[in-house]
Amino acid sequence: MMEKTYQPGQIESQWYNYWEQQGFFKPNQANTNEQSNSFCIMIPPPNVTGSLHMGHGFNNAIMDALTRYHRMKGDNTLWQPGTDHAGIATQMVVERQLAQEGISRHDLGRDKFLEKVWEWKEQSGGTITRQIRRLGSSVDWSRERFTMDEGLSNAVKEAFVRLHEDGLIYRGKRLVNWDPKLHTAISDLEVENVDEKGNLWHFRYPLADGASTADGANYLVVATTRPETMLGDTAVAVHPEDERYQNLIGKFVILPVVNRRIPVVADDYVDREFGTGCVKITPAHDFNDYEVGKRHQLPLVNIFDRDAAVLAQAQVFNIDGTVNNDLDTTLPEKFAGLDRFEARKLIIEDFDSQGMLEKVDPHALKVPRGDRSGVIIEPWLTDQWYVKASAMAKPCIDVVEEGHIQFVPKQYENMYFAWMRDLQDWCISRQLWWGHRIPAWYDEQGNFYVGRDEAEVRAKHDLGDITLRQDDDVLDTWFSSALWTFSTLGWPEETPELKTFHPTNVLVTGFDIIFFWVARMIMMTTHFIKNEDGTPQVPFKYVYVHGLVRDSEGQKMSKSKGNVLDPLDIVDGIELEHLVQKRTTGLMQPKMAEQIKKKTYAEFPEGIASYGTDALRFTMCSLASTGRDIKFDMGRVEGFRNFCNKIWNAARYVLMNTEGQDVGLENTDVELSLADRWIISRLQHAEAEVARHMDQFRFDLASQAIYEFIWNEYCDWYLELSKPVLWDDNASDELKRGTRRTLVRVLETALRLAHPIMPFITEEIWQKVKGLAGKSGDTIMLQPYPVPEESKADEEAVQSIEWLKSVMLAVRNIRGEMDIAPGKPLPILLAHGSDKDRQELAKQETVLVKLARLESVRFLQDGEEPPASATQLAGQLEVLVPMAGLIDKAAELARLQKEIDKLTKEQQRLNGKLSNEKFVAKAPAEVVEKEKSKLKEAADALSKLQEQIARIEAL
RNA sequence: AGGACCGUAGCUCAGUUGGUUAGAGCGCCACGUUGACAUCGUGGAGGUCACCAGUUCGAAUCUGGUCGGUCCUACCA
Repeated sequence: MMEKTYQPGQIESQWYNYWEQQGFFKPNQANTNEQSNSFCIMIPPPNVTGSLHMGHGFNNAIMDALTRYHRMKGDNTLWQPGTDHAGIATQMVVERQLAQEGISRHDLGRDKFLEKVWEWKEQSGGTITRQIRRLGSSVDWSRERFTMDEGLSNAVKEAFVRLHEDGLIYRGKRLVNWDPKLHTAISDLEVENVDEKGNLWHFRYPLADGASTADGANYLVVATTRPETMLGDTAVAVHPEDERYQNLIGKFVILPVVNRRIPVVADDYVDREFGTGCVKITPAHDFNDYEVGKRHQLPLVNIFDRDAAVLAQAQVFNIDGTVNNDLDTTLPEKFAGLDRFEARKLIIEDFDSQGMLEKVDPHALKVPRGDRSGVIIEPWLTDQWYVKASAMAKPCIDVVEEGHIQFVPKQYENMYFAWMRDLQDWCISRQLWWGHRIPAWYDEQGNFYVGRDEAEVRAKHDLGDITLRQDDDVLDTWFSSALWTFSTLGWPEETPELKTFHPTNVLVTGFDIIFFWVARMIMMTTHFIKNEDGTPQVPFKYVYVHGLVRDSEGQKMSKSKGNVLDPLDIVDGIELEHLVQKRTTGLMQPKMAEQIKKKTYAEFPEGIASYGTDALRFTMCSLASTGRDIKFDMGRVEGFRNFCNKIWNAARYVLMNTEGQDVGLENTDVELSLADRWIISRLQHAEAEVARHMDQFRFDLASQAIYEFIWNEYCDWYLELSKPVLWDDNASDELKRGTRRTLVRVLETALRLAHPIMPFITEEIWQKVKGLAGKSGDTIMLQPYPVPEESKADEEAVQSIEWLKSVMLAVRNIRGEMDIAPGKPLPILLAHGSDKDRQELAKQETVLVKLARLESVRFLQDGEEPPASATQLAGQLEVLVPMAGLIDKAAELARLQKEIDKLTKEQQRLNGKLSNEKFVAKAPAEVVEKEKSKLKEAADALSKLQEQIARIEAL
């Protein structure tokens, strides 16, 4: 016996274990055959030591819906899971743990530290995969991968070596985004430009050699937001056409504080309108200045160490990276070792005390901050490894332009093209320990050799047994992620998996990661993987781009705001106190705790109820409309939890009426009622709709179609229509058999239809009804997905049931508005009916009487004067409920008047339209006809209602 | 500065190529438990589709502009 309400908790984990143990998630399951298409999704690998957030919940709901849909359709389906080593993030966590014991990674040394990281990975690495299981994701765990697995590490080495051989990886001394806290370079993408308030300091730089400006001053004024970098200035730039400074171009100024002679150069990078029109040029500490330096062959003066503190001695390079021995490297002693912001203060003081500080203006600026560390990024001159990305862009653009990869929604292609067309080289080396070590070795002279391992390098370059040292750096995490779709399938080996499943079909990901990941996957794949005809292969055919999951107020969910929701807390429920505790522990700013507590109390006064995975997944799918951000609404979850309960109870009803009874399995002599034929017809329609929407990635519309079919058609109407048959002692066995059979088979099909979105409840019920529906099998997840059959569409039945519904609606409306008890049997009369109406009544009178709770129903005879009645129109048909003792005259008049007002407006609108000659002349004939018939209907209805109102008034 | 997206019921959102009486869920109001479900049923109220102009016989839908919101990219010495 089924529980009276759906209890998801008891059911979900049980089925998941069963599916996993039976190996149902693996490719090539029962339903597939030789001709099957392959279907493959690679999971975007979450951080191995991370935990689930709402984005994962959303992501997984979509991917699993797609995976289960295609598996049921008979495709050879693989959804492959895995995790990412997440270089910086993971290393930071472990370093923080060490810091609590008062040790740094340097105290431990590289090997010991890495042991610690691996320990942490083993210890916490299972969390996220356990959580993914809880979401019902049907991934093939036997093929789970980790970006630092041996196989993937080999792929990384191979890719690096090949790219180097192809001249697409190089090492160079360049300005990079340096994180002075984490002591590593990061890529452009890892820098966030934050709006902050700052100042624009105006400094006087004295002119050398007695020169003076047009208005007679013996100095230039430069404006800067970063005074401290002036120690590294090697020029002052003005605009080539700036009249104010024409005579100074090619002259020199004396750089204050350090007393260096630096030239005044002309460069159209300078904006004449901004500041004073004079720009200090610091090629070693600013990206724009670096470019100016290149154009004017200026030396680079590096003044910072890796902490962004001032060096005792500057390091001076020529623009090509070679050491410059001409320039004095002395820096004023008092700055040595000072942090960049301390140095700034001192410099400003210096200028000020010498009367060289002209003015200070407040100035809003974008400050580059590391997305992990949050500290201000310093452009810094270092040796790094780069991928020559610009040389790889062409095929990446082509494959999208030619439609081999399609973005959904399409507008993201523009963003992608824009980025690809202006691609900067990608700095791939990181000064971290946790990651793939760069496969390059140095000899003692500093020459480097790239190879798969040390032995290969020695052999290839005939190095004998000279001392070699491997590069200390590791690769950007995204380098390994970029190989994800094919490295996980065995590349560089030519494995059967690679052949079968690559290119994969769909990548499901957030827009925020298009550049980080999507673009780079396309870059690597088109370079390394070729189709049989030699053209570049793509990593996936579709990119489904979704938005961010935000909280109910549209705020980004973040730990610091204390508004994060754990999807599993929605699945399992959580007590208020526990939720508050989760949200307030480990805060960066503990003082926020009180505020977070208050907000949480206000939003979830009762904590969060347990809604179950299916309700959560259904919510995610129905919120998944075209690529925009999602405001997460707990009300929706509740609504869909109720939907689960609705399905559950519909199943209870079906089982009560079919279990142990003749459902037409042996005796196939059945008669289908109009209702049976109708629901079967509607089912075909729903199947077509759902498939159409699934194929177009419209999970919101697919889930809506499922919801409407099950609730509004199957439950609201069909189950009700089945009652008069099943409870009618006079109904024939054939008819009852037909109804029972339809009841259970439509349910069984609807379960399959819904399974990709709600896997658990559908499995649980399916197991109970499969036999009754004449199905066998170990699981619903390997049953065929429903396919609509044209032959089952039944227009006649649809029209009949529509007729029945409209008459019932008319009766219900009168009952509702006239406050007549739902159970009170009514004697109703029908008037103005067509032959069709008479036929329908003849066919469906029994059902109508029972469902509408009628005492009687009949047509008025010709010439028969109707009694005083409440009236409602059902199309042309007039439904009369005699008033005797039931109906209040005033109320009925008001009700009729309301109808009349509505119709009058409609009539006026239509009249206006049809009396417009242009409309009649220009609109397509069918549209005109449609409007004409609408007008006629409105006029007919109006006259009937007016007659009626006159009759009532006369009482 | 360039670009993208958004503005539809109190709230969260649908509305495919212009032709509906503009829809759903939640919330709201009223009524209702005899046999699947109160996590329910029935009925109802609620919208100048941000604003302005244009194209069109016809605009929530197309075009241009205004206002408001979100985001991305670049840059601001």
